[in-house]
Amino acid sequence: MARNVTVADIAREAGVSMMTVSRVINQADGVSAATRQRVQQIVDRLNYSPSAIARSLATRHTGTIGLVVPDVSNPFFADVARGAEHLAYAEGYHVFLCNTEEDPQRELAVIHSLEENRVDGLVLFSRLAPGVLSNVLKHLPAAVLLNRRPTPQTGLPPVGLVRLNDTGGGQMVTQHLLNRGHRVIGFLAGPAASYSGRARAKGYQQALADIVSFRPEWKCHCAPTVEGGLAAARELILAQPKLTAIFCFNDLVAVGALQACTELGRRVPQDIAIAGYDDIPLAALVTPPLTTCRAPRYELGAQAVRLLLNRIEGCTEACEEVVFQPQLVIRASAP
Amino acid sequence: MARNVTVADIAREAGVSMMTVSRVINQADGVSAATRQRVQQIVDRLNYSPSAIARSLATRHTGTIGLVVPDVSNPFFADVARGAEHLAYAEGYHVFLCNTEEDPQRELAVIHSLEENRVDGLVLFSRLAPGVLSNVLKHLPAAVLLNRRPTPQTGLPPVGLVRLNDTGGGQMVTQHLLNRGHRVIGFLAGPAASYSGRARAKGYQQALADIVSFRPEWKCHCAPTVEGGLAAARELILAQPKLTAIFCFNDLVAVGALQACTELGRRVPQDIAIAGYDDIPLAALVTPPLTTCRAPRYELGAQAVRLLLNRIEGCTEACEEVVFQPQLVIRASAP
DNA sequence: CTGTTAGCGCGTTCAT
DNA sequence: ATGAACGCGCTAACAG
Repeated sequence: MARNVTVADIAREAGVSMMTVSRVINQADGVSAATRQRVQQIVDRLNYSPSAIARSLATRHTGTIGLVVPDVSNPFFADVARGAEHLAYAEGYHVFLCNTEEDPQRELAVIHSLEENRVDGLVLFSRLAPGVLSNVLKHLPAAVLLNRRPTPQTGLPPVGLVRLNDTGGGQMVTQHLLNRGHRVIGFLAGPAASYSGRARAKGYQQALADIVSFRPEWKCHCAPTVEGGLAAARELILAQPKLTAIFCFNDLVAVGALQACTELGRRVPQDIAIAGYDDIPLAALVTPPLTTCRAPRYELGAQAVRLLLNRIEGCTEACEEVVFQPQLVIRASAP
Repeated sequence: MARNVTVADIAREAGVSMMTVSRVINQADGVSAATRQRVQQIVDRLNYSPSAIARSLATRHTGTIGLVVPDVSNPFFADVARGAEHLAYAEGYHVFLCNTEEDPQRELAVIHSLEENRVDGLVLFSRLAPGVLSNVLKHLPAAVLLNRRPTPQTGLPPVGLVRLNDTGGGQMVTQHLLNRGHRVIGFLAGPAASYSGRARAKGYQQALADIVSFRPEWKCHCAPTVEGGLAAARELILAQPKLTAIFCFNDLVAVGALQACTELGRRVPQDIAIAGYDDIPLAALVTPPLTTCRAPRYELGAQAVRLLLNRIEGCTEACEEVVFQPQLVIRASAP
């Protein structure tokens, strides 16, 4: 790589000090219109590109934030990322998007390299164990947790919290199924490490508790993917012949469950009703379209960044929490 | 942000020079096992996190690459990104993932900030006009273009090229439709700025040329989304009553076309056959499942990064090109 | 309005 | 095996 043009080059060429050049490229005032224009011309002519690296070293902040998600190719996270990136960009920040691939080791590694890159803050969709997580948070300059609510007793460091009311969502979906007369309702719970999964499970069990008594064998964990849902639903349906409905961790799992029903010759919704969660675009496109619970994904991401930037630019002491309400969407898979 | 621990702190604490500390954290040799261990302990105890910023400034490379795509929430790009990120991570590189939102202005802005951040190289899914693009490429340290083939006469700077044989793919799909007796075949071409779209159009027209003469009114551009496909298909179907098949830019557009058919009371495939492109997971899940052309998305991303890292670490003079072959996948939407 | 000094935290190049 | 001096490119804090 040929040596880059630097402020020194510009300064020499323009016959001014480096500081003046710096003022021009940062649009700071304290420069006469004449010199400003002269310098700017040279900047343009030499195709000067200021080094964000050097600037960061000097200013001690980078204008970048990290976004850590399990998997961008999950439409839920893709939309969250889009919302986050859009807002960050509008505010002049850059986003380092990192996938953990649902691997805690990798999540830790990713967070560490983000720290080394001196991001100004981090938005985390974390699957780390509570103890590990709160330990990680201590060393972070600023952080916002998405869809996760640390237990207060862990000695929670101050973070921003943006989440969906998943307990409410889980309850709402389950209640809908109960209202329609279902009494044996399975639950495909997603990854054990998912906080959302646990919250939805709680809502599910709370709703059940009023009407029927929950049986542990109605519930099983699965990967949050179509394949995970297919495999888990297959087993669940065969193991629980009396099952008439399945509530799924998310829409991908629900699509897997639809496939399992097709495989096993169960009609949806006549034999088994299926409900998903998130209302990703796919949910409305499969046959039958999925009853689900709408999560404002883009807003979740955008709000997380907004909170983070507040914390970066302002005080970072308090814990703030923003809770979005999910919305029941009734379609043909569980009318 | 409290002042960070630096090599100087470690050095003082350990009673060695900064250089020795540097050697330890970079696992370079020239340090006795004893001192190495002593330093390492202090590093761990003080929770030292080396500054990638400072290191980059000193070494003049950052260990990061940029990946510029139109939209991560399009499953095609999400998978490309996943492949790219996975390989990059395995090779010790970081990825800056940036969305252009199909906006050339924004693409330029994004590329510039990536340059300012001194990425070691760039993978571009570019929608820039040829002249602008080749101009941009000149200033880049290393670059790989995805699904794009610059016209040689533009005075092409040396870049890596990774692409799908889209002309072949377009031809293959169209040929399949012709083989099944279709003679009036519409084409929803995607964004006018998409190189892939133009290549697929070329394949489509080549295949047609042998059998029927192509009519411009069979073809129209559209946004590469479900909504774009819905709107465009609605118009196309109404304007061309003799149409019996539609070849779509990608699977999202094809899903939109399916919806348009439902709306207008056309049965698929009996009244109108629909074919997509890419074979995203969604393609197999809609009703009827889509006939499409499989693009190895993950591999496309991974291969682009592989090529880029070669160029970063080795010579950057030659133009290399890797072409993947798409594969026809026949499903019920166009049997 | 403009320039000077002094780092930011690290790696490179030589010495020792 | 270890260290000292210098520089990477830029800006903060002053001076003028």
